Amino acid sequence: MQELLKNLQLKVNDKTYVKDPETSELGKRIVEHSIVLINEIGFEAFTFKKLGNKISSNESSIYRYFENKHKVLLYLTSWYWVWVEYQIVIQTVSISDPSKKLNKIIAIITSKTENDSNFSHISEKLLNRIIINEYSKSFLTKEVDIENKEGYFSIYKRLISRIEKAIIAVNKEYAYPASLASNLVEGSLHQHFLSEHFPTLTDCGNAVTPTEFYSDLIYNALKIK
Amino acid sequence: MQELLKNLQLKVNDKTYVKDPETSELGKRIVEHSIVLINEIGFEAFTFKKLGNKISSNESSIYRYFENKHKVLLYLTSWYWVWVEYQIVIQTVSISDPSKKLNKIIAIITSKTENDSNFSHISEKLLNRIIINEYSKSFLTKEVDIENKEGYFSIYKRLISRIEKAIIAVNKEYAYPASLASNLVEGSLHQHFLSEHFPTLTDCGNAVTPTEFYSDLIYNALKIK
Amino acid sequence: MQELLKNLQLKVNDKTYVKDPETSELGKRIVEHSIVLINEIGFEAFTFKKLGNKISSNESSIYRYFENKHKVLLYLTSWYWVWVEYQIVIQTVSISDPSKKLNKIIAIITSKTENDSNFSHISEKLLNRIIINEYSKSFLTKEVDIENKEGYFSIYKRLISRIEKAIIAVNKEYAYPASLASNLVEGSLHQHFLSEHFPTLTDCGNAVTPTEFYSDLIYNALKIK
Amino acid sequence: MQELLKNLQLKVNDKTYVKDPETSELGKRIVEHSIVLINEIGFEAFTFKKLGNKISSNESSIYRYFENKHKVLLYLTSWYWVWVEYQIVIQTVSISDPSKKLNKIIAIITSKTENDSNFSHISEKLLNRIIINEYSKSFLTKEVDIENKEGYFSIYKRLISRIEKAIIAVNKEYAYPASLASNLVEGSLHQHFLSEHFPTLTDCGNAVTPTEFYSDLIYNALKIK
DNA sequence: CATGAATGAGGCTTCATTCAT
DNA sequence: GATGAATGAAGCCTCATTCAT
Repeated sequence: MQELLKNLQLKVNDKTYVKDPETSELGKRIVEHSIVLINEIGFEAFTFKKLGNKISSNESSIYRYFENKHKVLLYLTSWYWVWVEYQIVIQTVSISDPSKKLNKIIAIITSKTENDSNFSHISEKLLNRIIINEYSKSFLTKEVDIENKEGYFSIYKRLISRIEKAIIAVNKEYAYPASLASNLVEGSLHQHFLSEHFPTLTDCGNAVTPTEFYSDLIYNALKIK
Repeated sequence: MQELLKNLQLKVNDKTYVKDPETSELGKRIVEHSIVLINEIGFEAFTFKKLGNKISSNESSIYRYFENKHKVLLYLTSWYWVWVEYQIVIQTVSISDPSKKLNKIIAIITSKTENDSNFSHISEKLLNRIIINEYSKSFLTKEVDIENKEGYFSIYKRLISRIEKAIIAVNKEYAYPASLASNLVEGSLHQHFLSEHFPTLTDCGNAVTPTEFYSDLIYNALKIK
Repeated sequence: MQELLKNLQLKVNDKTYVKDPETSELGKRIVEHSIVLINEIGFEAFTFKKLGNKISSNESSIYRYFENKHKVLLYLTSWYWVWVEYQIVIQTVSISDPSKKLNKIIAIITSKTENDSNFSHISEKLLNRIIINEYSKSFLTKEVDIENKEGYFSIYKRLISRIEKAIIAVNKEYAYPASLASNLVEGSLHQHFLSEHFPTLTDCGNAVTPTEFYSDLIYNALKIK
Repeated sequence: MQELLKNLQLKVNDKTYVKDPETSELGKRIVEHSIVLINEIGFEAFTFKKLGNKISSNESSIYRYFENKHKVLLYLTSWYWVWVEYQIVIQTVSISDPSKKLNKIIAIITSKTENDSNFSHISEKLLNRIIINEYSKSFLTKEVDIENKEGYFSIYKRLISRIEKAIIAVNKEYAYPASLASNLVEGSLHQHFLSEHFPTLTDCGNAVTPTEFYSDLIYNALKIK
């Protein structure tokens, strides 16, 4: 199966880009270095000029690929979530027990991301940091409803829906499967953030992981023993 | 007791402002209208120039009160959280049963905010919307550690700590009281956001409220019947 | 004679100020701290706001004393030059030999300034640094002719004239006494600046002093043995 | 030889500009008109907005070429000094007698600058006025040591060094060749300034020139007959 | 007299974007 | 298709100053 995935290209919502960055060297460099740069200076300070500078290219060239920096963020986050979804699919395809399956999903969602050699120019580890620090900025905007309607968040929604179904599979009586799923994903990002910047606001740290916290939380909610 | 609170002034971290906006008419107008304006156009588009325009005052006058718009957000969010803390203190002071007390706290944190006549120039309802849409932007920055060290988030941390203690009072065996508290506060904001913009990602809406979801979640986690 | 000078007040051109800063505590603090502040941050960055801050007073109070920061510089430099003139008068009054007298003048003009206990709130040493770093900015302006006509530079001109006369007294045949005098004063400031910032452009430094350089230069020019 | 110099381009320190103004029409217009504008209104009042206005271009376009107005001054002054150095090289290359050579150098440094048809868009005459009125502002700053280390004054230093060597060639016993060289260059600018604005402080004017004054001064210092 | 509050104007700079090559 | 040049608009902020107390 790993073999099948070699040189795999994840399909991101094609509205996020003007020209698919995967189709050229420059495009790949734009994606690769935008991840690095956003990590370095934060999304607010990130500009096409600085990115162009970093990849020794003119800012106008980047406009060939992305309309604006917000779309870059949408692209990167979509890429990340589709990649997470892949992890879930691959790693749970052979698990038939719903409880074990959910267990695996929780582990994937809450654990720290490591780099994945299948997608060479993208650092999933850095991308995970961007998700933690910047993801909410992609939807906490005045344009969220329009963009949602245009499908910019469809991958993320599909992911939550998949988790929701896994929850229902475990306990179809549970009243809040969607909320539990969205709370898991968003909450996990937040706990990672807290453990780095506000250690007193979380129990997650060296000894405890978000995986344990959310496993316990969800198992109790679903009343699985 | 309500009587005592009349004309009460909530003490916000004094580092957030250059000059206390509560000490002058202009200051109060700045606070009042910044809430309205941020709601209208979002924090990204919010500028001192536009605010000055709205209050028929010059942009430079606002700089007498706040260093920059980020500090305005820190001020407003601090104000909100200290106000929430007040609600908790007032409404739980006479409750001795830990379980009922936590119940009340969950209700306060998760319910929709209504305006409070005690602080006339501030619309808590609008402020709550700002918290939902913009709060995370106040700490998802590159300067978060410096600002945290300088005490800009102390009120929020005190609030989480208070909830954490209420959780421990209910079940001192529970392993993740801090994470549960922070997940409650942040998660609740997120569920409110989802119910408005991504209804498929949450069960909260017309029939179900975040209060119910989090009550169930926490009660099961703490194994209270 | 020193006794006579106690509590002496140097008369600076009264056009430089709105209200004589020597007549009040605040005025003296303004003068004292403007010297410190200009030294600290340079004249360009110096503003009444920052000065007001330093002396815990409002910027508007400073306007009672000085029209603008340029006038402060004119005041300070005038003060410095009248103080230098005093040094010359006092230290040469009893010297009858023209050559020895000129010698003394050169020494006073070119040597490093030490603090003078007679004027307690003014640090002549710091003031000397201001003269070296900022004096030329007081006349290299578009308004120089108007201000000159209004007498803002009269003290400086009187000083140069005094030196010129001392030169003539030594050698009345010398063709360029005024240029030699102005070159001495301005050049000496420049050599001090160079020795601190551009040591390769001057011989003045640890071993050689501007005094030696200009003594040699002038003595040769005047053909005094 | 003059033929060789046609269309010559003087190499200025490339740190002074972001993009070499000699490489485009706009760049040349920026240089040309900044000289005119600084002369008209003085360096303090000179802004990129006003310059943009003068050349019917936007302020932001000028930022493509220069970081800020201070860098423009550094560029212009560097250009001037490298041009002066050229004059010295060209006009003294065939003079073997050290004394005559120094004589020529003094004449070039101290005389009034005339326009040089080799560099069509730059008015050396106006530039000379800028040097007289504004040059010292380029180094009398708090950043002088950093900028010096970064090489912004290397051309000027090379010029002084060249003069210093010419002085030593005349009299290798003379103790202050660097100071004499720097005094010549800076002093000459100052005498020109005085003759225009403070005629009583200089002998230079209609009858006497700075050339005569400094020739006499230096010849006596070096004891050349 | 001293001060605090308020402000208009403008400086400096960057951004996002378009145009021409 | 990629790039370099150019730009208008706007952001952010400070200055110098006035006004009212």
